Amino acid sequence: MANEFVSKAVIKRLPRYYRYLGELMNEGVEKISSAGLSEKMHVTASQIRQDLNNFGGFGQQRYGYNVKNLHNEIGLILGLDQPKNIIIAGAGNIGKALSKASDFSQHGFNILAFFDTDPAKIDPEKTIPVYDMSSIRDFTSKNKVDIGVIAVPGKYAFKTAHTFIECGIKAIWNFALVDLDPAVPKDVVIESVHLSESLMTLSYNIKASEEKK
Amino acid sequence: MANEFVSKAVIKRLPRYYRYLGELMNEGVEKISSAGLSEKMHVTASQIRQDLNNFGGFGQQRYGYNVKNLHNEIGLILGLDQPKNIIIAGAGNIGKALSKASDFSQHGFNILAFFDTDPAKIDPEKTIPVYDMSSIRDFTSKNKVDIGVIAVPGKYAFKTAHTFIECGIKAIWNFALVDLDPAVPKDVVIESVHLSESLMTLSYNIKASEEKK
DNA sequence: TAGATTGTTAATCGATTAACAATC
DNA sequence: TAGATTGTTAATCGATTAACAATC
Repeated sequence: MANEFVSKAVIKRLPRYYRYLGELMNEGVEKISSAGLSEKMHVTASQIRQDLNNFGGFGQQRYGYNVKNLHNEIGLILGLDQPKNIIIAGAGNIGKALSKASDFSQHGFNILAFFDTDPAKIDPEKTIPVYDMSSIRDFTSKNKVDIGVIAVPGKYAFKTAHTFIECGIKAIWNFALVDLDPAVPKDVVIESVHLSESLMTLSYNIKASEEKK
Repeated sequence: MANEFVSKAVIKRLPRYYRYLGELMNEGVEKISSAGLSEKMHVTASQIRQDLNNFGGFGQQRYGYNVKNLHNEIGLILGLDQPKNIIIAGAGNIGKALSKASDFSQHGFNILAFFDTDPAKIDPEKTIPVYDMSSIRDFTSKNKVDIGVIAVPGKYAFKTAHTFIECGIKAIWNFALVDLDPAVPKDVVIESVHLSESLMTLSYNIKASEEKK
């Protein structure tokens, strides 16, 4: 690990490198050059080398990059070696969809429990138990929780975020259409998925594409 | 509408402007200056004026911007005045979650049907019917479909994309962890939501935040 | 060794911010 | 009218691409 601060643009590309290297690994490919990876990923070889060299020199002149080694190194950079415990606020459809996505658990993300306010949804006997929201403090005091997911309706998002923070949760994955960053202490990290905004971007591009004809 | 090509960075900010203006509208705010909006949104006033002026001069010196008018104009830019019909491939959890998100329908996005290959999931009698995947061509020939959603497991993503394209669908909202863009004709627009990558970015930031202490 | 390919510096490109003249 | 605030040009900043010396 070399540099102190790495630009957000670089960070957002790391999981994609990780994915392609994982695929190459599964195909039994042993080594790859930045030019080879460039062709596969449709980014410039220069960008790949620049990005990687934010974290260290993983390649070797003449040889290129060892696929398995680089995959592992990027995993370490992303912190995937440290399993993460997750709780989800909101046992609705989004929450359930997330809990069943197998690719999360494959990378060490373990969903421990749901929390909801709707008594009809509470069921501590499920594989992933659904507890009452009021028991979240008790739960977090007994279990190490790394990530809190906000999958509640928008109007409850801030309240949920504050509950998470009170419980000492330092990372929030937010699916509500609100901007939490300004409302949260500096040592709490937020990653938001704003589905409506993604859909609106698509809508814009539909129009732009039609006009181009 | 002024400029021909507007940068991707600007486009991605439009839905957020739209959202804040909608909120201001609901609060009964009549007008706002770029400085006022800047403070609310935590972006520079300069950026707001630059962004908006890609599409035209919506403001007025001395007065600022009329909230209702600007909200409407951005809606037009995003194409929200034209309702969009959507079908979802994959009646699993993600698909169901999307179908129940009320904020989509509020903005003119109508989900017409699901398509799935699992006989157990097929149910044409539901509010949003679930049809067999094989009937998709028939359906799209009888209904105008603007957006196809890929909510199937990753290994079926490309096949589904090609089916959509064969059916004349020009816009794909992709939730599978694959890169469709290079595999698709130029007149088909893709918007991808890569949840695993979002989660990995969060994981990186957790580590980075801990190291900063 | 010779040459392929990296790591890294330099050049370019694009996006953001600052400044200010235009104007309502 | 005077001055607040836009639209827009100019300056800065950052990210991407190109070039190339280092080296395995």
